[in-house]
Amino acid sequence: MPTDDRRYWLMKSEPDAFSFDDLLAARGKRTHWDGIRNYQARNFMRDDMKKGDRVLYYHSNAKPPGVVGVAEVVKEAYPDHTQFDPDSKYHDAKSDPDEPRWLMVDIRALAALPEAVSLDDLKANPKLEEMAVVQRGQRLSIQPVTPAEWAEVLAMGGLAGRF
DNA sequence: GCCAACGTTGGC
DNA sequence: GCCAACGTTGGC
Repeated sequence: MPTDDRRYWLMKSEPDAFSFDDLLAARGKRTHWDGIRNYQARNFMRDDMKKGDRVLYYHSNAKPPGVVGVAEVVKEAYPDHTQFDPDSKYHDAKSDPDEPRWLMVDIRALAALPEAVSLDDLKANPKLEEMAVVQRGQRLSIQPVTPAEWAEVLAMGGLAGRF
C-alpha cells in the first residue's frame, strides 16, 4: 500500500482492561478491537480505517495517561460478535444480526515507544495544540491523527522517522 | 472517588 | 423534534 494512502489514528484503551503489553503478548501481537459502542468511532472504523493504517496506542485512565506504542490495522471493519452475546457487557439487544450495529477492526502491535509520551507531554507541545486528544472534553475512543501529528508523536517517543 | 463533559434515551 | 434525565468517559 502506498504510504500516501495511509491514515493515522489514535485508539484508547484502559491498561487495566487491555494494555499495550497485553497486545504485545497476544498471539501474533494482534487482537480484535471489540466493545466500541459509539457511533462516531464506529463510523471511522466502517468508513475510513484501512489495512495498513497506523495507530497510536493510548492508555486512558492510566497514571499517567498517554501514548505508549504504535500498531497497525490488519483487518478492516467486521461485525463485533460481543453485541450478540447476552453475557457480554457489550451486549446490545437492539442490534439486528442481519444488520449488525457494531463493528470492530483487528490491530497488530508494531513497537512500544522507547519513551512513553504522556498527555502532559502532548499538551506541552505547541505543534500538537490542534490534536484531538488534547482538546477539552474529548472522549472519543478512536480519533483521526494527521500525518504531521503522527510524525511528531513518534519523534517525541523515540521512533523518529520509523513506521 | 469526584465531577465536568458529552452521548443517548425516552417522555411529551 | 425538544430536552431533562441518565449513563459513561476519563482526567484529576
